[in-house]
Formats: sequence, structure tokens, C-alpha cells
Amino acid sequence: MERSHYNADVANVSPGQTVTVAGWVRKRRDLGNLVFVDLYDRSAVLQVVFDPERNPELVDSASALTRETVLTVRGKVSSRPEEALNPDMITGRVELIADSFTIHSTSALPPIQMTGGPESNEELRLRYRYLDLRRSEMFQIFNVRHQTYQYVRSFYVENGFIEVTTPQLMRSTPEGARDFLVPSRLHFGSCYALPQSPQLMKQILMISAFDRYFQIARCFRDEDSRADRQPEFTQIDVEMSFTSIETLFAIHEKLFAGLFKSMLDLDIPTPFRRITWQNAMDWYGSDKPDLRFNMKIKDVTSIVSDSGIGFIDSVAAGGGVVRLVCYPDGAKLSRKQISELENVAKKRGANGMLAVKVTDGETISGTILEKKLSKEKQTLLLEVAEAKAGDLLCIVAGDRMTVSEALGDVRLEIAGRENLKSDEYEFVWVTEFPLVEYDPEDNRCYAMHHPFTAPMEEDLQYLDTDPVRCRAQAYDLVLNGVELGGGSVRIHKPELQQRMFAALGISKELAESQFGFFLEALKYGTPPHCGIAFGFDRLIMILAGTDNLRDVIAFPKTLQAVCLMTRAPSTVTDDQLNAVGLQRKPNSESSKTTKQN
RNA sequence: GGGGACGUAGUUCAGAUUGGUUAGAACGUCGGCCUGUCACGCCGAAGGUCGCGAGUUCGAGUCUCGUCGUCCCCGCCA
Repeated sequence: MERSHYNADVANVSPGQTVTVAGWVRKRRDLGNLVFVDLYDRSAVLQVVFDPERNPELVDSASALTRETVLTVRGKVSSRPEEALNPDMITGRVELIADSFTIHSTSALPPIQMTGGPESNEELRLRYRYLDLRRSEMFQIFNVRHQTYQYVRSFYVENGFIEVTTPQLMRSTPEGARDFLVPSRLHFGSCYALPQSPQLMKQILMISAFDRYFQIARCFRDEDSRADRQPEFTQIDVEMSFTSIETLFAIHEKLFAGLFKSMLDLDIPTPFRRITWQNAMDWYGSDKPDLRFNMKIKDVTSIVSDSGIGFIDSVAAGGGVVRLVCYPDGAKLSRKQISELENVAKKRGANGMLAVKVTDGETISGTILEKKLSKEKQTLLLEVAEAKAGDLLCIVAGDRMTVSEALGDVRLEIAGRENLKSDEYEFVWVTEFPLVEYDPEDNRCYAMHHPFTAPMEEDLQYLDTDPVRCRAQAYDLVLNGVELGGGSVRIHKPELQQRMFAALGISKELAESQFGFFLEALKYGTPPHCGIAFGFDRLIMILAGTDNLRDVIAFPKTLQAVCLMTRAPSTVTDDQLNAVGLQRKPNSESSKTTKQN
């Protein structure tokens, strides 16, 4: 008895026909002699009827059909009586009159909530992931994921990209995230590293004349997890030769507009907006601005300085800035609510936040600003802030970066509280990222994107003397405050690559020993190329409408990077360790690991 | 590495401020009844190391300390 139809398809079968369906029992409703069984498969729920007038010999045995029993049922499709139609079910106009059924296996009582009611807690869901994934909500998410794989693949194929699989066992390289190491039996004491991304391999494919490459690649980073970060994740990885940022942007605008049309039936306008990194920081206090609402940060340094307000004057004298966001109708806030808002700013490093109520369109009240600032300057301040009566000005003073980031968080907090975010999907390219970042602890610069990113032509002059001043030909694609992906034009000349390493304080010797193979490759005719990579899991989160990254990964890890279903990672035997030349260290760290197993 | 929240029947939660009889509810499970249910209904029953371990106390789900686990944030994540 093999399945002839998925449950959902039975809705379209004409009554009287015999079908065979298979699935799991969701629920049995025993009305005495009349028994209904909800059978579900990945497509839908179908009501199976055991009726003493129509299949008397089966009614008794239907009592065995408890929750999550697996069975195949053959029966006749029947139209439901008028009064028994169920418009909430795909199959609600029909039901299956069972002729015979086979129980394949029964189920222990499921330890998680399978349907209806409040969802079980995530710890249990992850431990019993196979049951969790059996829930239709979860299947829907993975169907979205599946369709997105297919859409993305065919899009790149249609646009002349070739899919190449790059190795999972790679060479460990310095810079960037911590590597997951894979010790080797054949090379006693040596380790492979799992790729943080296929970065160097895809550039090398450009050197190999592949011209347009893509891959849906697995990546691994041994760093602490977050709500939107897993140690193991998937990215759409792309590289292109002999082309421009303009073309790369255009192709990917087409990809995302098409994908969102296909998946969500949404018309995303193209081209996407663009904003430089500096403007994103100044206006939105973030390198991944959420443009679903406006509320730009405004600079008022020149208006409020020299007003005899101590902390402001000293900030301005020290080269700092005074900036604000205007909280629409925020004057209504209680002292406590304002203090909570101030804490948001403080958490991001601000020393404090001045909250100023706008009494009418022209004056402010309740703070030192009212006393110290002239009428004209108050009016000017409100003009710049674009404030109206009843608004609240949230003012922060300090160095430019701290103020931006603090107000960026305040801006998001206000939008969250007041529900200011529209339902739109606001894509934006953030461009001209800084090339490097100075790290005072290590007294050196680190690449903001990665060390193979090309500086902007006009900033090349600063590369050797003042690299922090260089902007990079690097870009991110941001959607509603989520970083979807990022990329850059790469360095394709060995000399420039050497200068870049020097700017990062990486000696010739170190560069040679760590990236020698790549520097060598660059010598053999490297085309100009650029690329980008997108976080596939985050994209699925948005398409599936979930805010939990673990929901879009079939078998995810917890924040502690543990798989609750398999209990990975586990300790291994001394024999296994010996084989690869490793020895257990008898300290508290290793005994901690032992306890988990 | 640091900060915060949580952990009580199979599940979701109350009970914790103010320590005190036998730790409750709903859903689920099991048994009985029920021929058009689809959150079926009605009657009944079972089901608890209160995460774990110490401590304070005559007495701890409740207070203290430690520990384990999950989540969220900072650091970290080119």
C-alpha cells in the first residue's frame, strides 16, 4: 500500500475515488461509535473518518490511533456534509472514509507541544528537534529556505556564474575570527582550519579565469554566538572579474527584487538607496541603518557651544560634538522613562543624555539649556532638530563616534517603543567603509573588512602614512537594520597587497609565511575583481518572518555552541587524541568539558 | 571574560514580597460514557528528586552561597 496522494492534494480529488495517504496522527476525536482522526503529513491535515455505518469493521481498531502514530490509510474521498465543512483547513471540504490502514509505528508521548497552545521552550525543542521540525510552522520555514536555495542558484546560473565548491579543510590564517581547528592524523601535530569564508579561494578562482563564481557556502567561526550569529552558518558567496561595483550592485538588486517578488510577492523598488558609511554613522548612528523610519541624528555643536554650559563647552573644545535625536511627542515621558532612555545611551558609552522638552515650537524648558541659551539660539536649535511642540530632544555630547553610536541606539529604542517602523523592506547599500581600524590595545590597525580589500583610489596617498584616513572600496547591503551581506573590490596588484599588509603592521616575513601562497598567486596575472557575500540564514529569517536564527537552521547550536540533540561537542578518547598528536590538559577547563558528557 | 533574565506535573504556567497542613490550574495522558467532531463534550483517575548541591532554620519551592543548563546583551565576530 503506497501513498497515492499528499493530504493537500486530496482536496482536489473528486468524491468517490480511492486514495492512499500516509502520515502521523495529530488527534483522534472519538464520539463513541463515530471516530475522526486528523492525519497530517508535510502538506496538510486530512480528516479520516471511521464510521460504523460505512466501515464498521474498522471502528474498534481506530482506538489504537494515538497521537503521532505513523500510518498509511486507504479510503474513499467523500464530500463533507454541508454542516461539517471546515473553511480553516485546506482539505476542509472533503474527508477520507477509511477502508483499511496500516500502523507502521507508534510514538511515545511527545515531550514538546506539537500543535496549538503555547510553543514549548527552546531547550526542549532543540533536544527533540525531530519532533519540533515535524510541526508545520517549522516545515514552512524550511520550505522557504529550500525555495530560496533554488531561486538563488538559478539566478546566478542564468547570469553566467559558475558554482564551485571550495574546501572545508583549509589552512589557518591569522586575522579575523578564531578558527575551528581540525587536527590531522597524517600530519601529526598540524591542523586544518574550517573556513571562516571561502575568501581567498574565490579570489584565486578569479586568477584562474573563472570570471564569475558563486557558491552557497558553509562557514565556521569559533566566536561567541548571538541571537543572529551561529558558529556554523551559510552564506551566498560571489566573486566577479573585469567588472565594476555598479554592475555588482545592479545584479544583486535584481536578485533581491526578484527573490522578494517570488517569495513574498513584494515589489522592491530598484536601484536601492546608497549611503556612505560616514553619513550612515552621522545620521543614523549605525553602519546598518534601519531606514523604515526617519528620525535622523542632528548636529547642534555650533549652536550650543560657547554658551557657558560647562560640559558642552569642554566637549566642543576637545574636538567633540553635540548631537540630538528628536523624540516625537516625547515630552509626555515620565522621569523614569526618560532615565531608561538615558541608560540606553549610557550603555553605548555616552556619559549622559540631556532630555529637553519642547514646550512650543520656539522654546524649550526644564533644563540648563533654557537658562543659558539665547532665544534666537533656542529657535535655531529647534529648527535644526525639526522639533515641534510636545517633542523631546535627546542630546548627547562627546566624541563623534560615541555620540553617534549612543544616539543610534536611542533612535532605535524610540522607534521600538513608539512603533515607528513601517512595514516596508528598506534596502540600502552602505559604501565607503573605512579601510582599517586602529586598535589601541595591540597598537596596530586591523582591516575593517579584510586585508584584501582595495582602498579608494583617491585615498591611496594616505595608505602608508595614515591608513586610518583611507576609505575602502567596500560595501554592505543592509535591510531594515540587518546586515545582509558585504563585500569589496579586491586588491589585484601584489605591490598594493604588500603595502596593505605593511599598513596592518604585518611584516613581509609574516605575510610570506601566512599568505605566501596567495601572494604568489597574485603574481601570475590577476584580473581586477570584486565580490560580496550574503548571510543566507539571516536572509531566510527575514523571508520567513522569524527573529530567531535557530528557527531557520535545521540543527542549530545553542549560545554555548552545543547541539542539544546530539550533545556535540563531546570528549574523545585518549586513543583518538594520541592519533592526532594531542594531549588532554589536566586543568579545570578540561574537567568542565568532561562534566557535560 | 563581564552584566541581566529564567529553570515548579508530559507541556505551558501560578505559588516566591510575608519560610508553615497534603505544592495548584489549564492542556495533554489513562479509564468510562457519547454517531458529525475538527480547541468535540461529560464523568473519573493517575501524574512532582520544585534543575542539582550545600547552608540558615524546629521547618525551605520560598532566604543565602555554590553549581549546571537555556535565553538576551557587552566584549568578541577581518
